[in-house]
Amino acid sequence: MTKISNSTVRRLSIYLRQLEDLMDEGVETVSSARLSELATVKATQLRKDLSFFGSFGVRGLGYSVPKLAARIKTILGLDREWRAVLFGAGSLGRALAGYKGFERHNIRIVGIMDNDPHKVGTTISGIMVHGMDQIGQLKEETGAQIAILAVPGPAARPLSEKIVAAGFFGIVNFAPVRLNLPKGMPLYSVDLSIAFEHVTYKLKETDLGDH
Amino acid sequence: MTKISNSTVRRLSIYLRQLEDLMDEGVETVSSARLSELATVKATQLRKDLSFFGSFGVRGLGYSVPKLAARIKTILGLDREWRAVLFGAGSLGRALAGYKGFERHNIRIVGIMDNDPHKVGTTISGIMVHGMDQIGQLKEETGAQIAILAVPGPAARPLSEKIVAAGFFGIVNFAPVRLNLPKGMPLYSVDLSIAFEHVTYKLKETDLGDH
DNA sequence: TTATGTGAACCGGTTCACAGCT
DNA sequence: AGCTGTGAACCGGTTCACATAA
Repeated sequence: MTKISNSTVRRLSIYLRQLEDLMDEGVETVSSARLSELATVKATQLRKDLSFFGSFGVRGLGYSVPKLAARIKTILGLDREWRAVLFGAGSLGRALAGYKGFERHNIRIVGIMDNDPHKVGTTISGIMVHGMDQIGQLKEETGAQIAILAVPGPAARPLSEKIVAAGFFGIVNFAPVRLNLPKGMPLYSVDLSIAFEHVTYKLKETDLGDH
Repeated sequence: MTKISNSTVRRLSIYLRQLEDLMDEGVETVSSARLSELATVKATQLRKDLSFFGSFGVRGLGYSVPKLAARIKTILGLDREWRAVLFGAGSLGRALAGYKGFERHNIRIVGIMDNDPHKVGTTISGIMVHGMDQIGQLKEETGAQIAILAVPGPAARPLSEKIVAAGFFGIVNFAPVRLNLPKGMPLYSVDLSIAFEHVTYKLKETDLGDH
């Protein structure tokens, strides 16, 4: 199989969400033209993306909405259950603990870890909070594969090393830090600075907001 | 000035953060080799990115850390104050209201809007919560340019239209929805599904996490 | 000698044009 | 006839090679 670009993977997520919206509306079939419009990409882009994984459509007709959704779920690995540990029980951690999307992604949060002794032993959104020193044990007991980092910036880098040592396979990072993981280890960083600075740059560039 | 790619803007944010870390450490000068290493990009990439905006370095020596940081701040529009309204006082909205980075970005949250009458009139992180019907008035009174969307998916699209109508210039969107804004209007979407599905895809691809 | 700045070459992702099914 | 699937062309972003300056 040829190498799939990150852009293609990102768009698959977008297609999947649009397909699920269409399913909610009871739509059975969709053309690449329509689906690409919903995803705000070109129709050829959508077909090319799918072509890397097979041919899921019917020429002259389009794609079966539920079937294509199921195929993309499988491609993205959402057809199996994942277990994740959430690091950090601050305001962001608490927000993530209540995130409804985990169910859709088949991700189960098996534990939350925090340094604050006052939080250890409590539950957040029904999930137990453990002390950071329990990392190895929790990993062993639950077989969690994914670490979600929602700790303050300075804590993130040292913690990421412990996470690697504990045997986690991938990290979703919300801390404003550049992580150096072993080559090939799956990492996705959600960076609020990039988000806000993107918008302030564009606003400045277009001379909007000058009042 | 030639068109700057989104990738370049994104990397400028990354360079800026590394420069600020270096300033905290008291480092005065940095080479493109060292800074690019911290940013995990190629040194030529860094120099090319900067070259679009001018020449800020000294040949044979490197870059002045505080001066380059100041230049990038100016480029990204962080040298002026921005005002933003936060939409949605759920768990994500509350987490964002307490986000420390706004100060660094010179972004001031001038108000929070929510539909829940129980929340209206209260304050979150010292910021007043208003009813959604106050959108036009709040925009007028504060001159806010940026809207931050932290509402549930189904509410996001109709709300985005009201935001456009009210005269906001840019949106940072946290709702899991594809927004259709007027062409050219600055938008950045933070999409948790893409983040988690990126990692599950990579884990599945590399056959890690098979236990 | 060291490190920046940049035109040119390169490469990979996007788009086109059209063949291939139904 | 209609819409998918895909090799080829295209284009823009990345990397290279090296001129330039301290």
